[in-house]
Amino acid sequence: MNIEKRKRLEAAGWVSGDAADFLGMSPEEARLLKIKLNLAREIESQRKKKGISQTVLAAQNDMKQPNFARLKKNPERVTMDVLFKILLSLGNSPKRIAALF
Amino acid sequence: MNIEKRKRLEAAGWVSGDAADFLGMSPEEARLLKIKLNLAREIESQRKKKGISQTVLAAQNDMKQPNFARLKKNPERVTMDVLFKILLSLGNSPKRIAALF
DNA sequence: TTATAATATATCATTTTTGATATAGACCGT
DNA sequence: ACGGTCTATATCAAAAATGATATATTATAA
Repeated sequence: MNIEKRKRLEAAGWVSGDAADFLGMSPEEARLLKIKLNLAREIESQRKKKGISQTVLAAQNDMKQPNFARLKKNPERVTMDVLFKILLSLGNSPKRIAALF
Repeated sequence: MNIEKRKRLEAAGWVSGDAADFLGMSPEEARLLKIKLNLAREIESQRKKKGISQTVLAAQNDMKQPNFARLKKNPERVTMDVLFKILLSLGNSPKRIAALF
């Protein structure tokens, strides 16, 4: 999302995660955000299922734990690229990932 | 792709688009790149089919033509996010996009 | 051929994402 | 309560993506 737009929304009491996230977004952007949320949730779900820590999964993807944690809280500020890469590293096929759309 | 890595490769005679693109990339990164290539090709294909110019399609996505042209030549330097958004704007459903993986 | 539109390439500024670090809080087991 | 691990949050630096502009090349129609 555009940073200026976000700042305006935040000044108006907007909080990341609200339904108001979608204010000012194009339908395409809103759709993309929903998908990102799905992917991020799936990553956490699979990680827990496997019983590995954020630290370990992050390391497997050349990331540090705090940066990994970020995609859980703020998936809208993460590119699909990293979500995709992490899901692949968890063993998901592109088809399986596509099913999350 | 990492910019330093690319610089090293280019210094060694590497050219964007080569099979050598994959040198030094993780399997996940290579897979992601292939998918991006598919998406970029599909965008151009659909654009031509519709008979609209790069300038117009770019404008519909709040882009300028030269930046649009970039994703055709260097999809590895474009996030999935923009490829995705453009495909949505062309009327593709997420499922349809997923089928390109 | 010339004019016009379309596409490609190059470059630099700007914005955004990502990396890195420090640190706080939560949640155990002992 | 203490020590350890895991997770969350904040912040700043670094890297990368994107925006914007100028201009070159190519294609096409008159």
